[in-house]
Amino acid sequence: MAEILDFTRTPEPPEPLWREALGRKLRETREERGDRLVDVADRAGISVQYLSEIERGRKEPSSEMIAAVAGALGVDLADLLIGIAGQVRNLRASGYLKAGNQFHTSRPTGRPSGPVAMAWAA
Amino acid sequence: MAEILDFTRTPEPPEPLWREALGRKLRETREERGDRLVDVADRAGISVQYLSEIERGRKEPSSEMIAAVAGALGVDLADLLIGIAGQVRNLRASGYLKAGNQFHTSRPTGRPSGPVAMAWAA
DNA sequence: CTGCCGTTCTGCTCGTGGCAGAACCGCCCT
DNA sequence: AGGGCGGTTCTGCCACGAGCAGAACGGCAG
Repeated sequence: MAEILDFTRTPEPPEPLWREALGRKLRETREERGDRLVDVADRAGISVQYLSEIERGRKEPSSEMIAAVAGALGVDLADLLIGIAGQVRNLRASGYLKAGNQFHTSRPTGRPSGPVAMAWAA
Repeated sequence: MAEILDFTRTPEPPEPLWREALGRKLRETREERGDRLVDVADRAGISVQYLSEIERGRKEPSSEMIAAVAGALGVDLADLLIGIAGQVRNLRASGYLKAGNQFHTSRPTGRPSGPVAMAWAA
C-alpha cells in the first residue's frame, strides 16, 4: 500500500474520488445506526480492519464488498448512491481540500442539506 | 478473470452490482454524446478494450479510472451517481433479471435524454 | 488502571486491474 | 463481393493492490 493519500501523484482536479465519497457515506450511515465496526464487519462477513480502511477511503472495495457492507447497513445501492452524490455536492460547495480538508463540516444544524435520501424509518 | 457473471458464488439478492450499474450508465452517457469508444478512451487515457469491459460491467475500475472516464464524458461524479441510482431504481422496478434482462426499457420517446436526474418524484 | 473501540503496522497470498496485439463479428458502405 | 468501421473477445502478460491475520497502539470512558 504505497500512498493513496499522495494526491500529488495524479494532477486530478479537486473532485473527490469515488472511494473517498463512498467510505465517508458508509461511515456516516454506520454511525447513524449506532453500529460499531465489528458489528458491520461481522454481518458483512469481512475483516474489521478492512472495513476501517474502506470507510477511510484507503482501499478500493469490489462491487461485492460494497453490496455486502451496504446490506449489513440495511441500505440498498440506490439510496447509498444518492446519499453519496449529496456528500459530493456538499464537499464541492464547501471547501473540500481548500485547506485541512475537514469533512463533516456542515453537521446539520437542522437543515438536511442534500437529498439525504429517505430516512430509513426511525 | 474467473467468472464475474457467476452470481451463484454469493447468495446476493437480485440487486445489481455497482460495476454493472456504473458500466451501464457510462455507456448510456457516451452514446448520448455520440462518442465512440475510442474517443472516450483516448480522452480518458485508457485502452479501448478496457473501456469496453468497464461499460459491460466486467471489470472493476479504480476510482481514478472512474474519474478519468467521467471527465472524458463531461460529467461530474455527483451527476453520475444520481444517474446510476436512477438506473438501479428502474431496474428494480421493472424486471431486472426476471428474464432476458433487457434494460433501457423505458426509453422516453425522444426526450433530451441528458442527465435528467431526479424525477421519479411521484 | 482497565477495557472498549478504532487505527495502523507488518507481512503474506493470490486475484485481477490494465495493457498490447490481434482476431473476429456485425453493419453499413459502394 | 469486398472493405472499412466500431465493438467485442481471446491470449498473454505483469505489477499492483485487495483482503486477510495478528498484533500493537492510541484515545476515551469507567
